Amino acid sequence: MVPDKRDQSIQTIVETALSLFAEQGYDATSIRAIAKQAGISLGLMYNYFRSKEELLIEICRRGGADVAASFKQITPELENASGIERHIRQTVKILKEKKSFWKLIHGIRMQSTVVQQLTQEMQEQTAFIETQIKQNLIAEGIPFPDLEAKLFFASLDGLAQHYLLQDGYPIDDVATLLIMKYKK
Amino acid sequence: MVPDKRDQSIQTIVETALSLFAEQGYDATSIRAIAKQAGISLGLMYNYFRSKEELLIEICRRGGADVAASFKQITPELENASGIERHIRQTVKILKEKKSFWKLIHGIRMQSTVVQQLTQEMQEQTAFIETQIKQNLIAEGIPFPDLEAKLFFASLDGLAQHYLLQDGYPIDDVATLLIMKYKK
Amino acid sequence: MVPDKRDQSIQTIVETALSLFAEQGYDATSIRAIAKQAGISLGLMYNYFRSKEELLIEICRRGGADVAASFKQITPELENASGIERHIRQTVKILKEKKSFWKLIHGIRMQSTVVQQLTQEMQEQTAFIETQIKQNLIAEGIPFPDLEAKLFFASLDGLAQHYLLQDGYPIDDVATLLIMKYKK
Amino acid sequence: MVPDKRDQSIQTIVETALSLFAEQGYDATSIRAIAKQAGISLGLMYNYFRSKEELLIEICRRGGADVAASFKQITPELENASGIERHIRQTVKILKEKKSFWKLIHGIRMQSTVVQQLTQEMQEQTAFIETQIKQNLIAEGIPFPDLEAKLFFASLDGLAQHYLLQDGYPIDDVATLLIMKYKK
DNA sequence: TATGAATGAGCGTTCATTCAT
DNA sequence: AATGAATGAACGCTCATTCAT
Repeated sequence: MVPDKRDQSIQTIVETALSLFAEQGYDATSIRAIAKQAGISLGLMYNYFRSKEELLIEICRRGGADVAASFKQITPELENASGIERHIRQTVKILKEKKSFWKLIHGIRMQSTVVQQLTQEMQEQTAFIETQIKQNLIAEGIPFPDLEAKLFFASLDGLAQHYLLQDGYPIDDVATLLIMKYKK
Repeated sequence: MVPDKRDQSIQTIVETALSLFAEQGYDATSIRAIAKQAGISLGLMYNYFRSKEELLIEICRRGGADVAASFKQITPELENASGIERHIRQTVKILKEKKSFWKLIHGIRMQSTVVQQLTQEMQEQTAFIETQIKQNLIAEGIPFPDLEAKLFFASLDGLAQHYLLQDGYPIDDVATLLIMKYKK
Repeated sequence: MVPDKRDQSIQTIVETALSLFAEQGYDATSIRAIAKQAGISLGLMYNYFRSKEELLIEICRRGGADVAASFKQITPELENASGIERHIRQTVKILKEKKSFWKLIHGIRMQSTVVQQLTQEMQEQTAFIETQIKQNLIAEGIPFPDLEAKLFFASLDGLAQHYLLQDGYPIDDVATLLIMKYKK
Repeated sequence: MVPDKRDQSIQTIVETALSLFAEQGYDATSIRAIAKQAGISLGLMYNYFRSKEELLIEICRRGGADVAASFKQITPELENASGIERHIRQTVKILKEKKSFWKLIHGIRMQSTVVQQLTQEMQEQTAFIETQIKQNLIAEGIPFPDLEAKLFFASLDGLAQHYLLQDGYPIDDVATLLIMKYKK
């Protein structure tokens, strides 16, 4: 169960790369820069990742898993909250915890060139989240759950975007306001 | 009054570049690719734009001017609509008209590397739009106009994002739903 | 006898080019820059000179002619001076008058790439000057006139170089000292 | 104590670059040409030198060190010679040994464009040499040592220039003649 | 005569990737 | 596992030169 050297190296690389990708963008970040920052040799990178693209995919895979895990574990104080409220609060929580990851995702997703494979997975995730939202809305008895789900998702996504873009964005307050909109 | 050769060349370059930047991203699009697609020589690019960056800035300048112009001209059927409704409808209209431009903007704004000057201008525009929204909300007598403006802006922005990302996104319907939320 | 427009344009180009070549070097000066500085269009340059190289050659041809003319006309106060003294004084005078031209020559002559043709002509000029010096030395009855001519020429050339390189170089004083060395 | 691969590559690059810079001039020599001639790849150049300019600086640094070393070590047969004679003989010796280096220096120093840093250092070196010459002249009891130093330096520099420019230049003989001028 | 749009080879430089050690 | 030397395609950009007007 102890992480061996290999796993640690990979962990370091992934974290460093994520940080740099988030800050400067995927294209603008060189493998060399990642290796240097991570304190390993250039060649070693290629023992773990066959290409820059594969590194990106791995980062996204791990990020996605983290998000899924975070979503599953219910925060105690939200036990009695509605599905909608929990969804929003959890999203905000994850956003704060994994700011770099989300910066990377939001920076990449507009460019279809960057990794076809990722686009595919991201669309599936998007669809899944929308479905979940819809079910929550149905549970609340809200009409037009399909459309409402789309609007809700867009609002939450826009909120995330603005939070990532602007220092000091009052995300908790805006989130609270959004929650209120869906309270009975 | 006829556009001369120079203007036509510039127009072609700007349009081609916008299209490629939007589709593949700014970094991933080479000057060579733009020249090739536009059917002109590599060197000619530099007769009109001193650098790739300047080309981007010019594109944004033109795009911004287009948007401003579009916003000013009020669609006849919206004459009697509320400020909020008009704002949403106009945004959707512009989004549809200038899809490439918005793809470019949304693709760029997450990466602080790309052109400091632009980031600055974009933040100013953002602030201005938010102010406008707030005033519309105040006019409607909506409480917490500051926070509501932020939420509204985020929703609209997220809606734009999803429209740009997903083929066949029912933006008109979702927009209608959003409008209804702010009806008295 | 009136200079027509063509001659004037050529004159302007030659002067501008000389000035820029002298200041920044031949390679580092672009045809565009010359045209701009001279206030004419890029294309017009090629009506007068078939290439950058030909422009350089023309500059050198004119410079050479100027020098020859200057050398021929004897300054009145030097009438009674020795050949050596006259040679030195004339050289200094020309150096001062045509500083740019000499800067260009000295900047170019180390690089065999730049215009094979020029190298040829310059070597002939060099040989001719050396012969003249030798005859002057013989007239003064100085022994080893061959070697002395070489040393004298080198000294004068080095003096020129230092004058061109250093602001405020006391060329007149050093020249006087050199003259004294060859006084009986 | 064996030079490793890295040092060997650097050595090869420096030597090849020096040779080409000397022959064709700094501007006219491309990095590609150097790489090709050195039998290495283009990219490798940039593992060792961050830019063409840095390569030039390194060449000059090494050249300068060589010269300084050469000047320090006194040739046995010159032990009893005067300072002036030693200076001349040493200069000639170094000139012969490092012909390429001097060609490069003489080719560069007329062009203010090429590397500000170098110009600065070269002027300091020039001043230092002139001071040394002056002290030698004072030791010989020669009048006007300031002016004489300038003339002597110019003569020696011109001599160097002509030697570098002309094949078969009898530099030893001319040097001997120059030495005689300063013999008591 | 005069313009400047247009060309494309070439430059310095970067970078993902490979490979010998 | 680990290094970093080595590669060469590609990039943004410059430039001498040509050519339609």
